[in-house]
Amino acid sequence: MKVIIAEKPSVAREIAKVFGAVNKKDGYIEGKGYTFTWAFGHLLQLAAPQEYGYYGWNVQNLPMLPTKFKLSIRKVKTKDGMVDDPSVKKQLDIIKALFDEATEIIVATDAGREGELIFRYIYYYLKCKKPFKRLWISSQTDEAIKEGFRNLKPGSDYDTLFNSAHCRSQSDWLVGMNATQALSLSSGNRAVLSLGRVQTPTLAMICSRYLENKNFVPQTYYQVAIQPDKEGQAFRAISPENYKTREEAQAVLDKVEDVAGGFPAGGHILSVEAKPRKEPPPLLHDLSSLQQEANKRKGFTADQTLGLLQNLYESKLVTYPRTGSRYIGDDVFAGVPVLIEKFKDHPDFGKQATLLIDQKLNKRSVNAKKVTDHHAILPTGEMPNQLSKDHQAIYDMVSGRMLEAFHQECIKEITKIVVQSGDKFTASGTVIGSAGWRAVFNDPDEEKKDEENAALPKVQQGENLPVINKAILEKQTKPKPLYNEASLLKGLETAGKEIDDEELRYAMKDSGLGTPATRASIIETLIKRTYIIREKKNLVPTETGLNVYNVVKDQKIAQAELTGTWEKRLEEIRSGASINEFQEEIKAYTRNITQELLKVGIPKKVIAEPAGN
DNA sequence: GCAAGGTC
Repeated sequence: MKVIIAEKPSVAREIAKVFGAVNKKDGYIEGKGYTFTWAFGHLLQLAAPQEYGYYGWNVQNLPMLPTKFKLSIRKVKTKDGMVDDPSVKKQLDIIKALFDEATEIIVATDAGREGELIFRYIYYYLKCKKPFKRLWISSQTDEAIKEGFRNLKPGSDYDTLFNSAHCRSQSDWLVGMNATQALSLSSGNRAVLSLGRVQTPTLAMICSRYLENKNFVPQTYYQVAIQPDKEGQAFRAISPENYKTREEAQAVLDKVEDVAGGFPAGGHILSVEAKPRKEPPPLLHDLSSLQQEANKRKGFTADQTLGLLQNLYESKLVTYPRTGSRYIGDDVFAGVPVLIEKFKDHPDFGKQATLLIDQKLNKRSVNAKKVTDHHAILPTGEMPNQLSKDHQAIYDMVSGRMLEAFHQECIKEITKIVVQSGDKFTASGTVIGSAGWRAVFNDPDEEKKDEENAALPKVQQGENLPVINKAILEKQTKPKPLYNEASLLKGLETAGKEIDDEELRYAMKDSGLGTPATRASIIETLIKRTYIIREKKNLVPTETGLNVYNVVKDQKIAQAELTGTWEKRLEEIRSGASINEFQEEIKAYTRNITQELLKVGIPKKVIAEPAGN
């Protein structure tokens, strides 16, 4: 009997379907001489410190450097503390029984570092010795699965990938556990002050933005606006310069030849320029972009959106949610017309879906090379009934985005009019010529600046118009806004893009900080520690958060670069470099940061209070 | 009591 193990039930079901296996059992599917089983993500984790004999939180234990790491069953929190997750224990027992029967194992966990780790941890924990082969596919269509099975790889081909994954895991444990205990202990052990490779740079981003925003000194500047009128249709034109003083602006204002000043037609049209601009449709959603949109449209937190999306996925209404790709391959694209057709009677999108059926679809989101372990989020074509309001909102964002992504470009006409009245003034306006993809949601165009006119009257060069109004506008420079969940998610994705070191920047280019699957929980962790709070839509540090930031802000652990350095080394390990050197460096760093943090500490008040304004 | 990673 051959046993196929997938990372999650949905993938095991897909593969079983391709084989025509239909015999559903508790925790696996059987048929055609194969057995298809699954994990639920990581079933095993590196064991907690006490399992190596480091009892309690104690300076004498630090740094904790286990000579050999142990694995333990994933835990859940109960009223009696942390216990083995019973559903995980049960599934592990099922896997063990199947592995015991197996002649060969086929590893079908996701094609990536963590997918490899998920399987290997199970395999080694169960002390399994059976031979295994690796299925390596990046698309789960029937054809891709069949092709993958014709091309199974020797399991040992991925030993170095496992090494890099295990190093990642151990390094996070060593640095995180030790730094957390060290800072908590040196601060009086009154609260858990956690630190980690991802959470601490994230906290640092929030704090430094908060301080920058709070300490920002606004500068006042002045502009002059005039209002020419074309046969009853007035529009606004602005001085192209910003003036530092009111006097400078006043001088410009005084020269304006307005009606009140005795000029019946003192606005001379110097030029009119109209340029079309094509705006391509947005890409399909990945988890992060959907979380950002749901935060902007509905105020959902990243965690809420992930939860709602997971429910939709479990109801088979949308494809796999924790994806980091905004593209689909040609195989999935082939099914898109059928998918679009399903929305032709939709109350909001029906008209656009019907329109799209007869159109050539835009292929901007189709690129197999940019599909990583999972493709972009799509509706499955399964039609929902009776969704809750929030589920419906998320479902509509997924399906609406699909219609947008395959729609035509939006064509805008951008008009610029230069008017002379004393000095020169410019008026600009944007008119949508052909809505294209923008017809799906019909949202107001967020790019538009507040000085812009929606539509400008038709005027000709050489015309002289009455200027019916003029004014000095007093404005202030604005600081960068505080982070909210949407902008923070974006910031985490792009973290590392400004690193000076080219190699580190390259190592982080596809990852940023955290992963799509973990970013929501990183934000929740910072809130749980009372490092940050939600204030309206913003994420604002507390006193505790700022204290922690002040202690660590110049340490490596607070920099996104740390992830870059690790990623670079982990990639070298994947391509065959020795793990010993990296492990020794991590241990040295762990000793170092532990010692530093034991020295400093946060003297008083660790109970959170919202930071003052 | 603690990391980051994955998922029901």
